[in-house]
Amino acid sequence: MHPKANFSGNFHSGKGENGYKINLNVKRKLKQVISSESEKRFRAENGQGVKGRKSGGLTLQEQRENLPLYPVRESIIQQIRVNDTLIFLGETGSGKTTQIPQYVHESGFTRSGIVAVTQPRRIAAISVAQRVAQEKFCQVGELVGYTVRFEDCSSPETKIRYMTDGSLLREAIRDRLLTPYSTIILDEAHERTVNTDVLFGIVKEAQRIRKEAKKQPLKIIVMSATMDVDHFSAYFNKAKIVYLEGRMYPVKLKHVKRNDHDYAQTCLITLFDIHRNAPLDHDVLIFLTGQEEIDAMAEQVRSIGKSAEFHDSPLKVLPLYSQLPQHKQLEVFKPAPQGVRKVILSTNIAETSLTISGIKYVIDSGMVKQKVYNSLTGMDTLKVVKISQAQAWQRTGRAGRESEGVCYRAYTVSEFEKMSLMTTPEILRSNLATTVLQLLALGIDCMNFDFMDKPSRESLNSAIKLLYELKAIGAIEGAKLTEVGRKMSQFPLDPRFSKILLEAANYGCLTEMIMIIAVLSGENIFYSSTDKRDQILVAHSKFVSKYGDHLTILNAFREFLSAENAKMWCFKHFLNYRNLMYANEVRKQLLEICKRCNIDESTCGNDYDQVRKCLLVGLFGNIAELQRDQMYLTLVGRQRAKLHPSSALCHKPLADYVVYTDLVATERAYLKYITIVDPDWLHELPNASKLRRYSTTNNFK
DNA sequence: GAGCACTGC
Repeated sequence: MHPKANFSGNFHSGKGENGYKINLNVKRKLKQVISSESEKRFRAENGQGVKGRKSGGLTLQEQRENLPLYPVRESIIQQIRVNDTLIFLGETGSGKTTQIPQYVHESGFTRSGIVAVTQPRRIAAISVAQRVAQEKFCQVGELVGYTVRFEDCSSPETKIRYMTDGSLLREAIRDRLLTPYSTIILDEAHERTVNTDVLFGIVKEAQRIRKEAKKQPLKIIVMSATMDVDHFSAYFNKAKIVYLEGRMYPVKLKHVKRNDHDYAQTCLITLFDIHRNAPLDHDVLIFLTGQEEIDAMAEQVRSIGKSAEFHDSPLKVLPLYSQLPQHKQLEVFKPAPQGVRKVILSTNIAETSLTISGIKYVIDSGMVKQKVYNSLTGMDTLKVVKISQAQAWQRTGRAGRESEGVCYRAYTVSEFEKMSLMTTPEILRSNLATTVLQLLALGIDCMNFDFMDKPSRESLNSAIKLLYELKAIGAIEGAKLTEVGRKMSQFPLDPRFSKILLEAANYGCLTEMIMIIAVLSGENIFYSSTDKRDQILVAHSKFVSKYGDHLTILNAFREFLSAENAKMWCFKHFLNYRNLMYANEVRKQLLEICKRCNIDESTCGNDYDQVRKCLLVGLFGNIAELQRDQMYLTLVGRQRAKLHPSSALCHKPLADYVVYTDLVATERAYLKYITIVDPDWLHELPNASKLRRYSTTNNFK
């Protein structure tokens, strides 16, 4: 049970097994809440930074002193001093992310090394670093800095370094003892990203080895916002838990009385109940599951909102999901005009990544779209499932950031109680090929790795098997990295792609493969929208290759790189400029790593067969065969699937054999990013005999 | 004829 069943203002958690509670008697309200996190983040992302030293008449120092942490500062520093490992349970608004690292610094620990603070998201690492630099009256990159992919804003002076968890993990692969660091703070640990989960084991091991070797000790601090801290404590040898009070306003909870199994309908009815009764300057945030659902409901809300009943109470309806163009996302941060209610329909992007100010009401559908990987079929399934109780509290909290609020839950109390306590950690529902390779690069056998939650044997085995087939390891048992494997681990890619780059020189097409893989690493470069569908189709048809999506991507990316005015060019061709720019960053990074690995640059010009053959070097396990009923069958996982509607080859005569990049199931199974392959090539693949056995047609015998 | 939640190196 969540300890805050009554959800009043002062988050107190009760004591854990090794509990230690810092009491706060001081209760002051912030006169001015610093402009919302997300807004700051967006500004930071746009390179504007956070300006001015004052906020609402409070100096930075006054703001610091107003944080709930401040009065117990000495006591916290004392705890940091005496414990090698410490777990902070800090509720929203406690200021732990900005303050604890400063306390570590102020108590002298940075004399012997840097304090690293990891974040799951780069935008958080950057914006928090900017904030703390201000508090320290320094420029970012001096005393306080950050390190994220493509951007290292730190210097030899830097003592407090914010970084993404993935960034620190990369560094650990080069230096498993994390020598430059005196303290590692793993923030937002409750999110349990794959990277944080791996880091748990790495820092624990580094601490042990450094202690045994009588080297500079490593201090570990885990910061979490949810209640499973006992799990963390147990993992870190019964580390002490310190509870930090947050600053939240009371949120009233309302559950539905009966379950009618149509959460969307319930949300809609609730919204208009609120709309009838609440003052118009109270904004509403509704949590739904995906783009399609959100767009559909937005339409409904708009149309009901236009009815006579609501003539005098206008609504501003704003969808919010990650695929939405940036400028439309920014709309949600603008205050609605006087006398207009803002209604935001969001995916769980508003749960953690973005914070919207002024939300008075939250309507929680209780559902989320979640990805689960099946290692037997090699398929990702994207399914709408019930949220966890922890997620429910996170959503509820979004109503109480600046004033008292109300959370309407489209599920009953007993349904809530049936929800799992915590969200399943990502590592238990992901493809582990990359993780296992990273561990091997650290000299760790994944079967014996000290996971906080150990993935299934099947999941680990299938990752090991893939690495063996890619020749990254020499044997299945007692897996050891080969030279190829060591090189593969250098790349920030799925091992199948790393392998392709390592072999591309043999096919004379490194330039082309890097471009294709760079685009696949990012988000979709082709803009899509239903209203200009035909126009877009024509614009994109220019790039379409008869061989499929990989070469279509290549055509588009090549032209992008040679365009005079890239931004205009993208606009004209309905391509996503931001995603192409990102792909170009990745391309440059991959080129750099290839150089380090002594892979010679080469280009095949328009000899596209070389590219198509080279794809198979990594994706030989992803062959699908056309069946009589015009469905594809994946040969290794034996999964029936269709081409994804976004494919360049949709609505064209289907080829007998294709190589696919992803197999994803939503309502049905789809092959994404495919290229036609010549059946003759299949005989030369490392798993040819297996493929032949699985084939059900006579095209490949 | 029908679509991908969210991150990150």
